[in-house]
Amino acid sequence: MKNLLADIFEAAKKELPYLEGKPINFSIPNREEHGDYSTNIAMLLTKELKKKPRQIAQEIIDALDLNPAIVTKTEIAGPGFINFYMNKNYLANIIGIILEEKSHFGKSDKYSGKRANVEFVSANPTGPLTVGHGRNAVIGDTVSNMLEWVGYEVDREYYFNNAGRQMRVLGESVKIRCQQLLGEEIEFPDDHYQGEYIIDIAKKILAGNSNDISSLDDKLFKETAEKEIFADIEKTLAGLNIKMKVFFNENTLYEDGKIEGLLEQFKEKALSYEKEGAIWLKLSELGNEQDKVIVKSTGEPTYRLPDMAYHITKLDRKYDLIIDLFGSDHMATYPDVMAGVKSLGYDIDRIKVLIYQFVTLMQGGEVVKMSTRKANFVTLDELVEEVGADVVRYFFVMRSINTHLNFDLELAKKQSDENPVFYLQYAHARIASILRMTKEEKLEISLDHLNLLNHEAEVRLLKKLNSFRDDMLYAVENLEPQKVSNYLEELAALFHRFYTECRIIGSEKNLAEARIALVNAVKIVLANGLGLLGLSAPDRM
RNA sequence: GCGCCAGUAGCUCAACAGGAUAGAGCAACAGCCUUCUAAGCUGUAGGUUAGUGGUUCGAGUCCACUCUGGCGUACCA
Repeated sequence: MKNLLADIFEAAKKELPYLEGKPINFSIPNREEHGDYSTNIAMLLTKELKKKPRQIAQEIIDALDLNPAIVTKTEIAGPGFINFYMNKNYLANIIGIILEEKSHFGKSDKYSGKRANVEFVSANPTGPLTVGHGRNAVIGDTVSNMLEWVGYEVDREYYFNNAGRQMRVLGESVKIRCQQLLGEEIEFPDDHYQGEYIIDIAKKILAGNSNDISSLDDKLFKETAEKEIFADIEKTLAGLNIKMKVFFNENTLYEDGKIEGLLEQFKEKALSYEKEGAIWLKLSELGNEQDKVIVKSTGEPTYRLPDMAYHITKLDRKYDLIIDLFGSDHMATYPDVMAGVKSLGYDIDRIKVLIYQFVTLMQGGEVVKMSTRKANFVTLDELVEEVGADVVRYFFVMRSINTHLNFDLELAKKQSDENPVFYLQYAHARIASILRMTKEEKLEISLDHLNLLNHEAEVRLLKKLNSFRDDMLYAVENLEPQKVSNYLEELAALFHRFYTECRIIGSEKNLAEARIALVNAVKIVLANGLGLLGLSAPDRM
């Protein structure tokens, strides 16, 4: 719809050259008496043209070639807004388009042919996913859906590290639990993984080895733990309808010599140096605050080096867009990694880093502090079991990723019938129900009398349907999943109002059949939006 | 100390990308089901947009400073 107005302005540029290259924005006014669309372009041009904004607005309107079948009226309002009033019959055309495009309505091929990599979750396999990981998982998957929506081919990728200290401690934790289960009196160290799941893994090992672990290699404990935990993680993700395409093991970067190669490149370019037995990267020369260690004096690289190598592999894999998603606790890591990658001549503009703020888990008004090691966490599985995948997914994306999210468990559990996600799904189910009833009444869907859709509630719905495509594209291009949920809440609200004010059964036949077309269109858009968020669109509730 | 994110109604959040009189839900109060799902709708009440300056024809939105909270600021990831 905005494109249409933009085209009309484009054509007017011949007559008014000063419009060339200007940002002509159309917005939907807050107040209906200000029209259906509005632009502020006249006010933006006052300085350059040294004319009164209302005078410029008049010039622009005179130059526009407006088809009355589309735009019925324009006006100059306030300090110099140009307001457009759309033909209601034209607005109703959207119904036909929606009914034809069905599940594709609102999608775009703007980015078709492009490939994206979205890396998310990326938790090391030391324990079950927690509520904290949930926000990451859901945002990552939703962002992936959104990119697919506009044409990208998306690879969902999970990066992990099964070497390192964490994993050693994990293996030891399992071994000690085994020994304890066999009756040995060994104290379980405080800094080891305390969770119940460690004992479960230990039991599995014992069961598979006839209770004799004396001959077992230490590696087995770690590897079994990793395997079990990963299976568990994948199951958790599957419970949220998330499926990773690639599990990228950090270790392959060592095996393929990527880490060595990277070190050599830094050395060749004189970007690294040795000090106190460690190798440092000259990040201060690359515009960052201070130099950082990339190889410890023990000879072990810090996370920065493999992270850089990893990003280089992603760039080498020729993705057009690479998205990293992590929590604000990793805030400090990415500028160093990006600076390192850039210093070797790579184009880091293709990499977008999304940082979401923490989830504060509340339990009856109190903050629950969580730590995987201490095992006083609430698992994502438990949460999904309590409130369902749809609610979990919706809660995690309904707010801007930049803001903290309070997740009150008590509330989420008992809230399940006053929850926004139910509000949306209820609208969908209500329409399904209406359609079942109208079928019994022998009413058919018809596009022949859409001009009868004149009720205020109907016109508002039509306008909202018309903005779906624009709003979704905006949400995707700005990577703001919460815009999708905002749109859906507004659409559902408009539908519920329509429902109370406009009856189908009992209305005159032509009007009733036009309304059936309208609610069918609303149903499709709701389902498409819910699908984009990875939620179900139930026909009954 | 420095960096990033946030601060809007009692609570959780919107505000179309600087625009016109800041809007929803929850909670509170008052209404609406013999007719398509009341998990809904209507109405009332609730605001110095944390504060102070600035830029602008116009600021919740941009800039500066202050205050409050979160996260960082490792030879952890």
